[in-house]
Amino acid sequence: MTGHGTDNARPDNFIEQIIARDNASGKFGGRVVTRFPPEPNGFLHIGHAKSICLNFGVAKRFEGLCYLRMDDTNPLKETAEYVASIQNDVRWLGFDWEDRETHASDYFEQLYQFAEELILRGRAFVCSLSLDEIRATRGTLTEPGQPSPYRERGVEENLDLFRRMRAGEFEDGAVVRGAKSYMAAPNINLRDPVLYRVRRAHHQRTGDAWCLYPMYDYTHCLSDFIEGVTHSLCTLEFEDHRPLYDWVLDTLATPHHPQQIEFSRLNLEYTVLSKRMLNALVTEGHVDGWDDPRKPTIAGMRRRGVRPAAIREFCERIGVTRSDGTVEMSALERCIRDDLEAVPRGLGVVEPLKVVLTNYPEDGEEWFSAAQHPQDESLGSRDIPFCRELWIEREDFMLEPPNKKYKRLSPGAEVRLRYGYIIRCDEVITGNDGEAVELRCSVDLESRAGGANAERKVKGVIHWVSARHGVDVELRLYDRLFNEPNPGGLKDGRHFTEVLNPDSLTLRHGVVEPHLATLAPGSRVQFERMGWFYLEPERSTAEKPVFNRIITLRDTWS
RNA sequence: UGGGGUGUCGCCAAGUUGGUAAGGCACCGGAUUUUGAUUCCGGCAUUCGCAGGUUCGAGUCCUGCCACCCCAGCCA
Repeated sequence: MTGHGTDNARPDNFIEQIIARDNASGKFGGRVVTRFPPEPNGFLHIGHAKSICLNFGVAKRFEGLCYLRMDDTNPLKETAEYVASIQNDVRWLGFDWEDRETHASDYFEQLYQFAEELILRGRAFVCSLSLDEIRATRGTLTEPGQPSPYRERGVEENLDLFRRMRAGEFEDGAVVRGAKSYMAAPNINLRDPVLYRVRRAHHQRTGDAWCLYPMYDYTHCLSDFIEGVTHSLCTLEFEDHRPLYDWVLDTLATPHHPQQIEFSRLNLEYTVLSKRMLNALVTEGHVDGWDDPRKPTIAGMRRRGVRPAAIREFCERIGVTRSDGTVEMSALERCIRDDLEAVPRGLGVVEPLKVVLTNYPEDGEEWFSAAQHPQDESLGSRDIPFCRELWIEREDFMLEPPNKKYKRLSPGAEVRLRYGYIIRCDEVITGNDGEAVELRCSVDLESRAGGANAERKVKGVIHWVSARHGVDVELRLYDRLFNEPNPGGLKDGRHFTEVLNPDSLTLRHGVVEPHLATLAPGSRVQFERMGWFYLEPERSTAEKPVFNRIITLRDTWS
């Protein structure tokens, strides 16, 4: 342990250990500067959350700084809307970058100057090969590449051509620049990589000021240097790029050289975590948008009703390592439930089945007081109306119970109505299909709290809502988006959209106790025995509340 | 078959001068419970990808295998 922070239960991850060591040796003068560098070409997802928590978390833990930097070097894919969504999501997750909001495009001029410097040092050249020619001469994994015929152009000519590229004298993509490193390098990234390309595209921030844009490998290391980043944390696929990262900074002899450290990206079962696939789900109409509650995007989870603390805790629990792995969905679900446990309770029926209490007066009505939370008295209580006709959950009744462990309602059986009386099913009225359409039950009027039979034990307790007072609501029941654990990596040739779960969203007309209809949009409640629900602000109206099922209760009923 | 990585319980993950396998998730008991929830107790790797070797002693050192992931965008 490094002794930082208050949570000493969790051991340091390997990155924190490296930083602690660097601080001890004075490598960066004890400073710690990180950055979360998303490309604004899509919405952030839970995989990004891992990186956000890591970067901001590490900075906070070591009393350093963390930048939020838009890696906006490809104007063809990036938009201001994505920039806004990213900022919104990072903020919602609970992180504050204060005035450290930057954009790689802020550095375009500096980057350009550094490029001229590279040319002056004879380490970069303007290459007039076409895209296909460059590809053809790059070599393969096992064969070395062939040097470009333009590789030995003189410094003056390169400088002249580069300046004319900036001035707009060359066509799109027609001219590129490579770095003069090693065409025979076994690491393909080192074979004279392209650093700049002419791209006559409107940039969401710099507009039409530029017609040539720097590439990631060239931009990222220098942006890190400019911001004084000490530990540049990225995912494993960039490991092969680290030599290039170092090459640029070494060649330019920058006075500060950030250290790139790679960690493995998050993989989650039963979902996809790649912007390409997430984007395809939207454009192909499989979901309602980037913020569809079924998506693993930050916006989707927020809309579903998940709270940021659950996501942060999840990121904390899964750890940070260099080994590839896929986290089970149950780990995320556990965090979501843990976080929601403190939320108030309520009674809501998802699939109503009518119950008539034959021995209860036609015009009778009572109001039962019920605690808002069984373990937290500070939340107070609310009153629940009761009358002769009720709605109970359809799945809480079975004509023929499977075994003796069944504790719900069935012909002749008794159950307790949560917060209320014990009832017995005397008669079942079935429809043409044999399904129960109504239950005729009798109430034990002495079985409520305070009554003579209050202590009488029955096997089960079920939830219910007064038919006379209940409020109709729209319920959106969400389930996993895919039926396969690894939809993005199917080995049998199927496309990930072929294994979408057709039941990932189920619409239901439910009924809830009146108190729940008075809740403010954005409220969360646990419908007892059914799960946690979120009164979705975007969809709810005064006339029709819309609840999203965030997640079901844990179900250990075998 | 070039280069770079990774392999510790079903999943995630500690293990850092070699000293006799943390924790979380899941699962299985059992207690409390007017939510089959929560909470609470208890169980859950003679073994660390495999095979050798060094050593009094190896997940940790050495050698050789094997498996999986990433890389041939003018994407990031």
